[in-house]
Amino acid sequence: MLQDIIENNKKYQPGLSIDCVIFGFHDNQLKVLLIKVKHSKKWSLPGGFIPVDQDIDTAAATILNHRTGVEGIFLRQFATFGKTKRNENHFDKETLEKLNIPEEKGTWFNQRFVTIGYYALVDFLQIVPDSANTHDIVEWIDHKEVPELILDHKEILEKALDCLRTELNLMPVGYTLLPEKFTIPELQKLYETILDKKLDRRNFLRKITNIGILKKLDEKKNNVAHKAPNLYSFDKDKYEEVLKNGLNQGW
Amino acid sequence: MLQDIIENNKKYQPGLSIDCVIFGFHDNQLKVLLIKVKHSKKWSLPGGFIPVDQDIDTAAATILNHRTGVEGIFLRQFATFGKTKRNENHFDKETLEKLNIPEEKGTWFNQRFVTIGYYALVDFLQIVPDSANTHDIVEWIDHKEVPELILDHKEILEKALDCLRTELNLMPVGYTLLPEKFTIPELQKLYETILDKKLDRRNFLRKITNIGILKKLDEKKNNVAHKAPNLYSFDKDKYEEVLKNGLNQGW
DNA sequence: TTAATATGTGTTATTCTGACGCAATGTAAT
DNA sequence: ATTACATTGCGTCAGAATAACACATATTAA
Repeated sequence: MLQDIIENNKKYQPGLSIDCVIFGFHDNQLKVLLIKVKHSKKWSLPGGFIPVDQDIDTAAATILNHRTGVEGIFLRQFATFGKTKRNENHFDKETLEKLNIPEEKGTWFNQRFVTIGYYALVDFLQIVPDSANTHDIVEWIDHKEVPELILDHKEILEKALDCLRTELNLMPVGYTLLPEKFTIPELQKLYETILDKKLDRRNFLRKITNIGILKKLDEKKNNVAHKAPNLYSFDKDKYEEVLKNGLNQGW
Repeated sequence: MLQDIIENNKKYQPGLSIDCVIFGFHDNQLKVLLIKVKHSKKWSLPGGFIPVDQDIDTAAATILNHRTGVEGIFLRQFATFGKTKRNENHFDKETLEKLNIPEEKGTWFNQRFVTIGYYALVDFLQIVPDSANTHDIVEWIDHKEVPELILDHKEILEKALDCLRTELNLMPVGYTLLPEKFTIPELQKLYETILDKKLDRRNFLRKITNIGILKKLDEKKNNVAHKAPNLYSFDKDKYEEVLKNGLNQGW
């Protein structure tokens, strides 16, 4: 990819990039898929550039697919970042040398990049970080333990989480984050983790079932400590309908 | 501006622009500030390009200020648009000739442009469309009577309105759209116009006053038909507080 | 067998919402 | 002047939604 860009500047939209905040849920933790590029000490959000002949939404889906292997996943553009100094000194002389980028080609990287942020909600278990494939280290990291990131990626991540929290009040969330069959307590943990606050079990159950997007299965989760909780799945039709119409009208 | 870009490509971020949806409220109508460029039959959203040494938010504020003369106004980035063909054929050979742009310079305009959408809420009465100043025709147009627009500007406008409607449920709106003193019925009309639906007078009053952002003034509106309504103003401190914390928690 | 933990279901008081009644104020028509 | 009409201000009431909490059940660990 990098090599392609160095050799074929013209194929990519100049000064513009995409960064993806890929959320997963596992072990009651909200995880973020981060990568560490060769020669870099800091982690970063998976991102990429935009072919001039590709819609930006398509480019984002491509990047997501490239990193996770999944397709057709929930992906949402949430904000665009363009502070003048956001990528200043990122590709300095030393870095360019390390990466074997000739200096005259390096100017392409040294312009100010505006980056479009997308966040994705994926099923943790379906994604196996495949470091070998991309020559980068790819890892799921608990969002509470995200280390220092390059550039303004921490700010981008925070903003994504912020948007996700807001969206939680406007639409149902979980379909793409949980496995097909799940329990109400699991769903509640997801909500609690995203919102970073405790919710009342009984009130949560009532509210979430009232939305009408859940199907109670005639099946209990097994191999669990304590009382076996019932399994549920999403009623996809109803789910899509609510996604379209929103949850609370407000006015 | 156009001349500056033609001569100094390098000063501007290539392939990237900003478009502003400027909302105002007057005569019980939600108005949008539109412009018509010389040589164009279609109207368009006021927009501009991004100096490489300017934050995108700053660039948006500059564009807004350039068109309206106002500063420090509510301005929010809401989405970024980047379909491949969105500005295809916009600066075709004929147009370039009309605008006196040499063909080799015209290539700058013919790349795919990604545009960042901002919407602004301004006090209608404070803005006098000044066509003379910009050589373009600038006009307030009722959002229900917006004619055909260039490129995907209609889509951008729709999306802005959509976001505004959603935001209405998350935060108070009106501070920058109404004059300092206003009546509850006026505020209600604003809400009804944005949402495009009727609200119950009495329930609206209860709900809006419960938010705690209004100050009832010891003054009535005069020169009105029928019973004179009371005047209110926003309690700016409380307003800002609610803006920060949001309206409905939901969960 | 008992303690501890987590799930499933129900209750109650309070608040919020939607739908509507009615008196007060001011304009316009007769 | 009197009446009809439109608009505002304030209030009521039933039903829905919400927050806080009680109790029974299932399962494991001591």
